[in-house]
Amino acid sequence: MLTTEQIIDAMSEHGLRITDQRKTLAKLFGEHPGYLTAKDVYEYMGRKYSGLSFDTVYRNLRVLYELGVLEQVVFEEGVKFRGRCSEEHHHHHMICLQCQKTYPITFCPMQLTDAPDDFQVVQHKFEVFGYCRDCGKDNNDQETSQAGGGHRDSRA
Amino acid sequence: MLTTEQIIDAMSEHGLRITDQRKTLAKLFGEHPGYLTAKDVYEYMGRKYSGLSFDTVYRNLRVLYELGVLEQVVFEEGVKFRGRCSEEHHHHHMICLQCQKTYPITFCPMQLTDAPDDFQVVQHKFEVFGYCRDCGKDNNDQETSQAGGGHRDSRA
DNA sequence: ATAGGTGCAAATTCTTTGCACTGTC
DNA sequence: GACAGTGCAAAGAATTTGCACCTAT
Repeated sequence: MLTTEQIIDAMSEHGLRITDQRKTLAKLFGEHPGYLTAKDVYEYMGRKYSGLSFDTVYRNLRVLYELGVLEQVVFEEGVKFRGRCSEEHHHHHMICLQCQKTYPITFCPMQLTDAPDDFQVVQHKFEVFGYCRDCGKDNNDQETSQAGGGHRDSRA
Repeated sequence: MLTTEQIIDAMSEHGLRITDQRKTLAKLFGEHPGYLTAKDVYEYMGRKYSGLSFDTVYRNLRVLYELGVLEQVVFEEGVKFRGRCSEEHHHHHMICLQCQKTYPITFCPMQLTDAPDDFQVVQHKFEVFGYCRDCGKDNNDQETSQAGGGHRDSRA
């Protein structure tokens, strides 16, 4: 994952100004390995900037996304962001339903999926959801998790 | 895919009343093989019921989803619905970015993904996006498609 | 100094909810 | 006839936009 400094450098290089808010944002994504919603970000940053407004958060998230610094993923519960993986090679993710941390899967199913000749593949999505070691169901069976709760199994 | 009648029967069996709107909804999903947004549904049904309100559409979509009659998929552009596949066995989909039709992929990458022992897999998602034969990019390069347009490649 | 960034307020879009009326069973 | 389903209006969430002020470069 990109470090706080790499994120700031990326902004600098693209002519963006390094404001306090952006430093904090860089720090957040540089240090937090999981996915965050705009709200999460707002709440985190709001602790430091009392007058913070939501639109600033949204604007900066979008800017960082367009810079390629952040990944944006649409979950059932909504859009979330995380720092881009620094690994260069193509990979997928296992995503913990509890803590939202992600773990890389190097295996890519596309190699093995023989798309019929008449289907032009543009993009693919392969995501595995579950509970990581730290969050293993055994530890906490309660339906407390805000994220893992209402999931429907999307298998066909 | 489920037929119009199967959808209606499913509603009946669950004690739901078969109103005109629901008949039309069943017909729509029984005959339309692709994904539809709530708005698509509203517009389709609105042609028949002038006084139709959005909340009725939402309510019925949710009811049908909870019945397991509809599948709900979150796209970059938002939530979409389609009739559930009648094929019993587990499979995945190739989804045409132009016409939104889906084609089954019998291959499931989970068999080959060795999740580390400490990750408890709950669910997975494998979706391939592209252009089907009928919509092959060659035929129409224009950026007209309302759905396929602004896609960003979500590969990591 | 000046262009880009921020906060504020308001607009948009998508979705849900409360309530009285209507139609299905 | 009862009660689920509908339309309407309004409330909420999530996100975007216009504008005047502020601040990094």
